[in-house]
Order: sequence, then C-alpha cells, then structure tokens
Amino acid sequence: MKNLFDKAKDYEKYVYYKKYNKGEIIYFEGDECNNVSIIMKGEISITTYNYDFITEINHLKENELFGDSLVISKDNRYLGNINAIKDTTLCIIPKENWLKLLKDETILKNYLEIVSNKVFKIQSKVKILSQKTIRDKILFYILTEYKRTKKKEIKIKSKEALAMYLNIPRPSLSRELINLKNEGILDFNRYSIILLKEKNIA
Amino acid sequence: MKNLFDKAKDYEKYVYYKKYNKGEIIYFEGDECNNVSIIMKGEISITTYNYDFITEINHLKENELFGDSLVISKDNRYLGNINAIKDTTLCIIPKENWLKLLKDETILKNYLEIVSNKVFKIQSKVKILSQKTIRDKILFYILTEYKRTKKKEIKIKSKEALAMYLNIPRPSLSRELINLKNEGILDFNRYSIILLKEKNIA
DNA sequence: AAAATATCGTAACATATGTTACAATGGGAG
DNA sequence: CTCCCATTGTAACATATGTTACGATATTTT
Repeated sequence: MKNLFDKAKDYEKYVYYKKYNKGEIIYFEGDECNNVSIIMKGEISITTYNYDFITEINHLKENELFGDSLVISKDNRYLGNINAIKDTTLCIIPKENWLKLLKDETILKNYLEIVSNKVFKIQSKVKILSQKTIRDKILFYILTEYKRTKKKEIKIKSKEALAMYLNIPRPSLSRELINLKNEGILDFNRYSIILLKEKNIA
Repeated sequence: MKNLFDKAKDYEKYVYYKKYNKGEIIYFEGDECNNVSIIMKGEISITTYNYDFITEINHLKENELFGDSLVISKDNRYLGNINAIKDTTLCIIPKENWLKLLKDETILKNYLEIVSNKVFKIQSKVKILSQKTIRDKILFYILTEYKRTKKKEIKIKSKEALAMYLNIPRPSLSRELINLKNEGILDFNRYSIILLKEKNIA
C-alpha cells in the first residue's frame, strides 16, 4: 500500500515523528484527536470495551493512517483505544497542517487512494459481521481472501486472531472449522486455512 | 449535513443529474463503478445477499454520496445493490471529473467533512454489530442515539427497520424490548424507544 | 535439551437466539 | 365509518452458539 507521501516533496516541515513500544496504548478511547497519524513502522489495533468484553474495531499496518476522519469532525474523540501491538513509529501531522498538505496534488491523490482502501476495509468488516452464522462468517472470510489473493491457502496469524476479527469465541471457531473440515469443504492447520470446494460456497 | 457543492462555483459543467423511482435498483452488486453519485433528493439503501438473506450494509440520505471510494480503487465493483427506497435524484460526477473538482478548495473541504462522517457512520455500525448479545446491541444503539441527540426519546421508523439495522430478526428484537421494558430500563411504542435508566447501561 | 508458555483441539452443558405462525393493533383508503 | 393491509406482539420449539475447563501440541526461553 502507498504511503501518503510517496513522490511528494517538502512535507517534512509539517510533520514530526514519535515512537511507541509494543504494548503501549497510544491513545485512549475518548481522547481528543488533534493529529493525523501515519504508521511508518509497526502495527496498531483499535479496540473498544463493552463491559467485560474487548472488540477490535480496526487493525492498521504500515502506511495506513488514522485520525484523518476525526480531525475533521466536530466530535473528535477516538472511538477506541489505539494500541501498539508491535514497536511502532508514527508520523504525526498536526491538525492545522492537514489541509495545507492536501493541497498538494500528489498528496491528495495518495490520500484518496488510502481513504478509499480504508472505507473498503471497514465495509468488508461490516459484511463479515453481518453474516448470520459462524459458518457463514468463516466461509465469507475465506472466500473474500481467496478472491483478493487468488490463493486457496489463506494464511492466518492465529486462530485466536481470526476469532477476534470475526468477533466470535475461539472454541466456536474451532468447532465450526472442524465441521467444515469433516464435510470436505476446507482443510486447516496452525498457519492457514485451505479452501477445497469452491462451488459449495457461493 | 453539507452538500459537496456548498458555496462552490463552476461545478455544473462537470456533473449531470438522473432520476430514479422508488423501488428501482440503481446499480447491482458487482457492477463497475465509474461515477461518484450525490443524493440530491431521496434515500437509498445498499444491500447485499447471503444465500437467502438480505443485509443492509449502508443507508444514505440527502447530501450523502457513494462511489467515491470505488472510483479510486482498482477493484471498482459495487459491494451491494444500490436501491432507491424513495424517489431519488442523483447528481453524477464522472470519474474523470472527480479529481478536477477536488482541486477546488471549497469542494475539497466539503468532501473531507462528508467522507469523515461516512467513516464515522460505518465505524459506528461495526461497533453495533460487534456487540455480543441482542440486548447489548439495543442498549448500545439507544445509548449512542441518546448521546447524539441528547434526547431520551429515540424515534424509530419501524421495528422492522431497526431490526434490519441491528441485523437481528424482528421477533427477537420485540422479545428483548419487552424484557427491557419489564425491567424498567426503557419503554417503547410504535414510534419510539424511551430510555429510562441511564446508569444501568454504561 | 528441558522447562515454561502460548496456542489449539475437544467436550459437556446452559442458554440466547432463530424460526415459524398467528393474533392483535393501528393507520390509511375508499 | 368500515374494511384492508402493514406493522407489531406473542408464544412454542429447535438449535446454534457461548461458556468453561482441560489435555494435547507447538513454540519460545533459559
């Protein structure tokens, strides 16, 4: 994915950099957002609490950015905790510089591409979460990944992480994966899920 | 909400208008998107099928726009059917004019505000859908509406529509509303839900 | 290499939710 | 006002899912 500043010049004076250690909370839910932040290195997760239970509402990697929606809107408070899940370096653009930078055509084009990817990603998440059953969520997920990567082997970081993304308990994910395996629809191991029967899905 | 062209000039030559009747499908899921469309009048719903079951992934009213993410991205196919649920007039901006228009500072500012609202709306939907139980979804919904409007009476179009938004069956919504009413947490009638006990929620 | 730790599979059980069908209600049309 | 239709309340039943706990397996640490 493109970085906002790809091929752009003269932006350094508008930004600064800040480092965070793995595990640090960069911002808390409800904090005011006065910057746009680009992830130069590392990975972050945006999570929110509901009573006992933590949900990931977004997950961003290198070159993705956050805060760009919030600095514009009236209610500029973060919707969740921003967690560094690896050692992370942010490029920080103060609110007042944001519009100046977007006047640069290169940066504007880059930004439009980035924000459109972002919307696509969130909408995909809505589609996943809208699936009725756990089985549907799993099948929808692997089918989407298959379309995206054109590969029948879908790598996963961990079952735990996948369960979190699908917003279901891990044992429920395991149970349904086993059902699907027994029915010959897919196979899986620790690192990946392999799509076997394509047609039974769509 | 702002219209993209608020206070802007000289944009008319870049756009054209098109009318749709209530019930018409404006675009089908999978159609290529080559325009940005602004809803000048009316209301649309973006829905997708999963086997038997229809899900609304977005719902847009006057001055909101769609296609703006898709025209930028490589995979420019609509993620769902675009349905006119009222008589609707669209202002259509062909792909090739989109960047030209955004170079106008007024339009750019308007667009940033609109797109940030859009992201906020989708993220709120993700938060709703991420709630574990039906009770949680209802409570989260009315609490969010309460925060937004500062009014304890939350108007609803219909139970059916609310159930669709929360992505649950209507009878399940009714059942849980009755439970919450019996517990004195809220009251409801055909047109609205009234929040009674604020503190029991957060 | 052994020990410690994280990840995962598995199973039993409780329960929230989906499903279906029908009755009650209210609003709008004539 | 009466009839019709859309919306909603209600209930019984089937089942998918959440919950918990533990053993197995892989991975990392020392």
